[in-house]
Amino acid sequence: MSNNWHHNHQEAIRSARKALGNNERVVSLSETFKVLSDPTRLKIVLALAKEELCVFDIAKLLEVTESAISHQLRLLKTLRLVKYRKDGKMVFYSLDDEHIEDLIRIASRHVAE
Amino acid sequence: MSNNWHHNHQEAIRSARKALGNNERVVSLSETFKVLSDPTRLKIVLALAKEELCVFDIAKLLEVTESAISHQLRLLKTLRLVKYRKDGKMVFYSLDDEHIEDLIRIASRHVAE
DNA sequence: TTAATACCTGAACAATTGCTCAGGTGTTAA
DNA sequence: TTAACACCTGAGCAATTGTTCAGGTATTAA
Repeated sequence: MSNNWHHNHQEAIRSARKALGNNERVVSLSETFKVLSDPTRLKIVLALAKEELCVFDIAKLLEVTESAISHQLRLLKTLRLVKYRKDGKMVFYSLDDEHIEDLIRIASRHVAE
Repeated sequence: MSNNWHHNHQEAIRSARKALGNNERVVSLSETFKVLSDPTRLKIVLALAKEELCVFDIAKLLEVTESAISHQLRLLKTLRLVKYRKDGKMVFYSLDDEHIEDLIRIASRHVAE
C-alpha cells in the first residue's frame, strides 16, 4: 500500500541484483556453458578428457568431417580448453582444464535426475 | 606399423568411445548446458536462485521487456528448472532445481581462473 | 620432384535462437 | 461494465551458429 513503488518488491529486487553481480561476470559464465552446449563440442571434450587424440581419430570417432572437427578444435584452442602437440603430420589434442570435468560430472548427475 | 589400421590409435579410440557413452545421454547433457548459455536466461536463474520474483520484477531487474522474460520463463518452466505460484494478477517464480546452483558454482570457479 | 597424408582456413549455407511487436487472456478495482 | 494491470502467446525478424565445400599449408615418402 501507500507510497511504495509498484508493489513491495524492492527488497527482493535489490537482493537479487546483488546475487547477479556485474554483467561481465555473468556473460563470462554463460560463455563457459556455451562451449559445452553443442553436442559435437561436448563429445570432443569428453573424448579428450579420457584420451589424447589426433584430428583424424576424433573425426572417425564422432563420424563427422575433419573440417568440422578442426573448426571446433580451433574454438576450444582459443578458449584454452584443449592443448595440442605436433608429431610429424599429426596434431594430438588433449584436455587442458581441470574444472570442466567437474562441471560435466555435476551436469551428468542433473541429467540422471 | 604393418597391418594396423591407419595408425595405432584403435585402443585410444575405443577407450574414448566408451567415455562418450550413448548419444542421447550426451545430447541431454549438452541441453543442460545450453539452458545456462544465454546471459538473460542465466541471469533469471541466478536471480530466482536467490529470490522469489514476479515477471515484472525480473523485467525491471534485467532491463528487458516482460515479453522477453515471459518467453524465457516458459522454456525454463518446460525444462522444470523453475516453479511458479499465482497470486492474484501476479505470478511468482522461483528456482526448482538443486543441481543447477552447484553447476553455476563450479563454473564460477572456472571463470575466476 | 611428385604424390599422399594430416590438418587448417574462409566463404557460403541452412538452421536455430532471442527478441520485438501486436494482440490475447485472466484478474482486480472503480 | 469499463479500464487498468500482469502476464502470455504466435508470427516475424535479425543475428548467430555449425557444417559443408573448395582450396590452402606443412610434412613425409616414393
